[in-house]
Amino acid sequence: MERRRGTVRDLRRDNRSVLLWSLYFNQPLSRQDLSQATGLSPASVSNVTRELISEGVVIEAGSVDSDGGRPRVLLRMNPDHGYVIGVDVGETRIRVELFDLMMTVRAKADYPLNPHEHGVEQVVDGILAGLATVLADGEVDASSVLGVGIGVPGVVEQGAEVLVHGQTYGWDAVPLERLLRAGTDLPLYIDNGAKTMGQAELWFGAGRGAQNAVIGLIGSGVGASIITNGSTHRGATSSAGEWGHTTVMVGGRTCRCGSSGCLEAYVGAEAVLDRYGLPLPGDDQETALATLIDAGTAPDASTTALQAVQVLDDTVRYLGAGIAGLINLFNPERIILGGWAGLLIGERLLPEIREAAQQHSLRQPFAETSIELCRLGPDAVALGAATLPVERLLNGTAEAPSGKSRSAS
Amino acid sequence: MERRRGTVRDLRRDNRSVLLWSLYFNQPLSRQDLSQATGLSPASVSNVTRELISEGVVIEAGSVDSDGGRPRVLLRMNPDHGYVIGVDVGETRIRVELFDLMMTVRAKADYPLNPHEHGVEQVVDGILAGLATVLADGEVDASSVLGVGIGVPGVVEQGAEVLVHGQTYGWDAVPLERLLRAGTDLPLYIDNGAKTMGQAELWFGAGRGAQNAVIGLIGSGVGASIITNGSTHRGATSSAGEWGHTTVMVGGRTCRCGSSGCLEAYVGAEAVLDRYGLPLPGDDQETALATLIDAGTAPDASTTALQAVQVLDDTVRYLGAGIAGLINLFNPERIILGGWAGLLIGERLLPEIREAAQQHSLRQPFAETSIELCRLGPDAVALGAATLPVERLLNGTAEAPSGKSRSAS
DNA sequence: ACGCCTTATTTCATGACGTGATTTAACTCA
DNA sequence: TGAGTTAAATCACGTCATGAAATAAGGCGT
Repeated sequence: MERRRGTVRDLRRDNRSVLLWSLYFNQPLSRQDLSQATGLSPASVSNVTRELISEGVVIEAGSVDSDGGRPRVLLRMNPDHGYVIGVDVGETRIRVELFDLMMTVRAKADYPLNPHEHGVEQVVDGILAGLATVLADGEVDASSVLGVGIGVPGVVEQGAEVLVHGQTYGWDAVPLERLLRAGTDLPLYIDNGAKTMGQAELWFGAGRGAQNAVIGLIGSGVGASIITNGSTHRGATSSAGEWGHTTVMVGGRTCRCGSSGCLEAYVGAEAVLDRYGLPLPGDDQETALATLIDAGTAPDASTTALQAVQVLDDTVRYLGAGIAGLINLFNPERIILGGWAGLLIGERLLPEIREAAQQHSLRQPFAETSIELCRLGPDAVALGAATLPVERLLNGTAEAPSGKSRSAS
Repeated sequence: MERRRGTVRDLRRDNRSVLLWSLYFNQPLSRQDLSQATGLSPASVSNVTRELISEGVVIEAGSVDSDGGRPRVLLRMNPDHGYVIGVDVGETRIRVELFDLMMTVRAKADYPLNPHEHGVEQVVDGILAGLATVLADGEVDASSVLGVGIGVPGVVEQGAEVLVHGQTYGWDAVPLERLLRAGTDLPLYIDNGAKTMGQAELWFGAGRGAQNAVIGLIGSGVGASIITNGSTHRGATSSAGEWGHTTVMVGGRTCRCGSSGCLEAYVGAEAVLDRYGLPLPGDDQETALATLIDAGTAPDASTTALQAVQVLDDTVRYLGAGIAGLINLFNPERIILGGWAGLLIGERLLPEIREAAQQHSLRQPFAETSIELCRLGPDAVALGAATLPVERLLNGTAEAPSGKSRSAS
């Protein structure tokens, strides 16, 4: 285990960290603002900022009048102090994005994937190619990249060696980090895509400032990112957040996970379309679901519409029950609904979902929870992944940039 | 908000705290052991222990040979440095227990309650009388009591003023702390009974050492205590852990909470007996349930037994689904089942429950979770409540013993 | 232009703290 | 009795946060 707390030097690292977090999310701030926000004395803020400025992490930018006195100097993160890369390994494509420290996109690259064949090699090659492309397009040198965050579907086991168990991918204990390591020296941070997306919403979207929240993501499958004490809950082996396989109907519909009555078997996009049964236009699930929702929420009443209404009604009821379970168990201050299917449904039926959730939850915790939609759209996985190395920087635990030997025990 | 981190003095408090936690759960330890366990240098351990010994929190007790060298001096918590009181406000009685620091019982007092009438005044009077009694019986002066932990049924809202919302009690926003304050000056710590019981199991029972665990409690109702990062998760308004009202059957049995299909409506003792329907011997639920379980697990096959088997079978299936939901969502390393009904069922049917849970959970997180029974019996609520002031002592955040004015903001 | 006022930031002296190195303590064994 | 061994305490040093005091950087009035 790494040494962490104890010495007076760690104290400095901690203080530096709270200062950086404060600045990152509330910039620009004057030293005085920082003193107030962090509880540190002005003297300490002065010392720490001097250090940060000399390192180039923070820059002075402008100033602001102060009613007759010396103007406040505003501090900002230096967006060019380093760059981060986010990778979204999705069902149909790999997306690689290069960001500066403040998460402005500098370059992008997409690599299509065959939806029915996710060879590990393909994915690894795609990611490596993407890294090279965005670095070239963004005109950024690899040495100034803080790290690469990678959001993948399935369970990510964070052990001595990072292993990916991709249920829908047919991946079993794939040592993704090791495989990528052969092609790059950049620090790698691999995590579940739902978790990285949740972190994106937490940092920049509907979750800003929340200490306890659950971000529920509905696509073809159903997942969640659970935020406790302001950070993502990972559980014993980092697989926490598998919301989709909560049983909402004992003995109910068979789920692709092999169990029955799972939430996913009712509110996952595939399940919703399947329950509807009738053919829908469009080649892909997204178009089909949108059509179904249009039919079900339009004010007319043809035969097919009635059936659509029925399916959506049930979907809302099941989803409400699922959300209520989260509210009762976690008592979050916010529930945030996302994923492409979640957004499609939520945009039309959020009031109904809220009502269904209320019917299945206890009065007190429900009253303290707001139920909202994701604000960053369905493509925030890469953004969230890219926050992983930023998080390390803010915490002062970032790795050294170039290949450094690692000692165990 | 209180100042917390920042100064070099807080560092000392933190180090002192990790040292105390280590000692509390692994005593006796030598200074050398402590140095290794906490990561602090021997010099610091020496300094901190000197302070602790001079305060009387820690004592030297015995020594141990060291292969030819100076013997190691063993350190222990001083059990008499202070006392704590735990209160269990149950359905049928109030129990008050006085413990020393190491949780040895010094005195007990019980006050019966009318199960159908839980007047606030009755409860307050009972608690106050209990405090006086145990102090007298234990021959302990009030000034040496660190605090009183009180476990109550229902949701406890930890705000500027602690409010108790007792669903089954008919309590609505009862300012229990303020009411008790009229009769005692002791520091009070009020929490939900399921949470205090969970903490008892976490500290001294089946949960020892767990970082991520869920303690599920089944009695007449169903609750849970969720442990994340080694401590109880409370959520936004401290109502987290309401496991009983998770929907396991959309549109299912009506629950006393007003919703339908709740887990509690299937596996709560009352619900199980109700589903069985036939009359059972015994005046109380406990006897009745025990009889039902006997009938359902005996190797004969009379008509009534068949029905009992069916009811238990269903119960196990629902409970398994509920547990699976916890496993999928939290990825705990341990699930601990307790409560009087939970223990009755679990003692006979734990293998079946494990199997049912496995059927409804994902392979990977299930494989990492052990499902066990509580070890402290159903009466650990008071013990757990009494740990609340101990926790403060260990964290170095205990209040001053006698009435001290409180400044806001 | 000049000094005074106001406010922001830095500097300084001080007191705490943790730590490696060095001593001292407390035994065993020959 | 003295050498050997291990545990604990002490010491000198470096780091840190902080309140107080000093300094910087403007505005304003004259």
